Amino acid sequence: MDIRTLCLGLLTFGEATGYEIKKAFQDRMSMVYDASFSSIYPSLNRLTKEGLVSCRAESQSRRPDRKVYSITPAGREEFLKEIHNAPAADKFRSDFLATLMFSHLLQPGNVSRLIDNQIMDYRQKKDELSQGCGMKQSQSEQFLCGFGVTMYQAAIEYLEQNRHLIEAPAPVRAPAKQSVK
Amino acid sequence: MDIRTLCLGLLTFGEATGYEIKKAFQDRMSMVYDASFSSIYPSLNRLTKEGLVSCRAESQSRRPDRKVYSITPAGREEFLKEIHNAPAADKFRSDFLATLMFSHLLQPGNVSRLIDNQIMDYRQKKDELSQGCGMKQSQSEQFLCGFGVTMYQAAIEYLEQNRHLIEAPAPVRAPAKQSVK
DNA sequence: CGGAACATGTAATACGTTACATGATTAA
DNA sequence: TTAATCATGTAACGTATTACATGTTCCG
Repeated sequence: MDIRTLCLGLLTFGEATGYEIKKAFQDRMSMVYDASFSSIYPSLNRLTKEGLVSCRAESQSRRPDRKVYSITPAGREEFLKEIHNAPAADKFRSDFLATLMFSHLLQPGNVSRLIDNQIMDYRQKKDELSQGCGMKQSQSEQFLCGFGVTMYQAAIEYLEQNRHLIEAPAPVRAPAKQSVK
Repeated sequence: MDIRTLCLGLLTFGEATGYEIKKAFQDRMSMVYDASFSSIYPSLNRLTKEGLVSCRAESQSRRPDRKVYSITPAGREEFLKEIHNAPAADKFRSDFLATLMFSHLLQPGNVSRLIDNQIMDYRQKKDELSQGCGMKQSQSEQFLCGFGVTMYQAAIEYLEQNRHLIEAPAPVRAPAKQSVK
């Protein structure tokens, strides 16, 4: 789902400015998506051109016009259609895990440090998410939040329980010439 | 980590053609990264220009030259440097979860179907990964594989145990006018 | 006085994908 | 005979990011 569609979706919760949508991304979607102003503002302009949102400009003194966007019936319909499509598969990218694929090139101490840091990272993100969870109003938000917390917890436990596998590599008896295949 | 760097990394396991690197991506890295020929071939050409890999062409009859790439000392050094950098944070994108954020726009039956499908999906991916796990030779590969299996399992359990939260939304007493904020 | 929050936008750039182009060999 | 595997590449396109551009207001 692209930023444009997600902006449209966020507007189903009520009208908002680009600035507020950015905050909504951070507050409610940061677990699964994020967006910068440079993708939000053009998206909003495009949605307006397409007639999927309408825009009311409030002029402010010494500041850019505050542009308040609302979803139109056409926009609502479009978004409804979108969320009835089968969702694309989850995508997970991890430089941490990718690096561990090459742990044969690192010294044991470095592998340990890498894992330590990653655990601390996961812990912190989990805590941040947990804290936010309580403040969420809707069930969906709490559900998502809980999902994130669960995932982080599982990752932490896996790392703690299995790190020895790559920290103390079992000596290979007959080190065959390796190949990519 | 970009495809170019990952190609360089895969070549630390031994020489390979672009075609074989594509397979390596699928076999060993699919959990955390994937790449198409259209990003691999240009990467390899660029790495060659940069002197980080060398290329030996084997001419074949009625088929494009088989180009076998090897990492050079400079390439090895470059990659070493790369994996000693602090890894970028994990990225997780989920259209499924994003869709659930908008479950207030879906009928209960659709929410249930969505979750059912997602669980089946996760189960299948977990099984595929589990199967592959046994065949992996190196500890790092088994470690990564195990990580993936653990994550899928955690996701499945969370969905099964918490789906009722969004399948049967508790009736709101005084439905306040919602807002994005 | 400094930094966060408010407020919107463009330009240049990076990174990757799908579609296009071409074709032989081998196993089911 | 049909699909998979082998084998390499370019062109067009999409999508998002970082850097640039420009301020005011409010809180500590």
